[in-house]
Amino acid sequence: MSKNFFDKCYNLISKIPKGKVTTYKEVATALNSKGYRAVGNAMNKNPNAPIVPCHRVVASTGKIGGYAFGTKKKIELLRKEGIKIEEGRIQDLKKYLVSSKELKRR
DNA sequence: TATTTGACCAAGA
DNA sequence: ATCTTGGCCAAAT
Repeated sequence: MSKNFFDKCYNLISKIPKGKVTTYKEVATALNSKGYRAVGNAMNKNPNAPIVPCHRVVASTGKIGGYAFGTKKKIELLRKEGIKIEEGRIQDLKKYLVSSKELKRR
């Protein structure tokens, strides 16, 4: 069960389907919080590497954000899932975005 | 207990 | 279209 902030983040992120993404902000919002940065911290500190698809969490500006194993690797993974990225930026973020509402339900 | 540190975000002197 | 700035929150120091 998830009781702390970090675990809640991991739970939500696990729901993101392949080929879609969400943002640090949406995750925070889904937790009724404004702790966007704290979400990033959760990813960085305890990536739960292969278990949680933390590469599907990007910045709300469309930029990729960081990744424990390197941003380049993150981009590759996203591309592999069919997401278009150019100049380190997601082309049509809206199209792939999973909203906080969608994260909340279930 | 207080301060520092981020895989952030929105607005714009 | 970029860069800077001030504000956000939870964990770690």
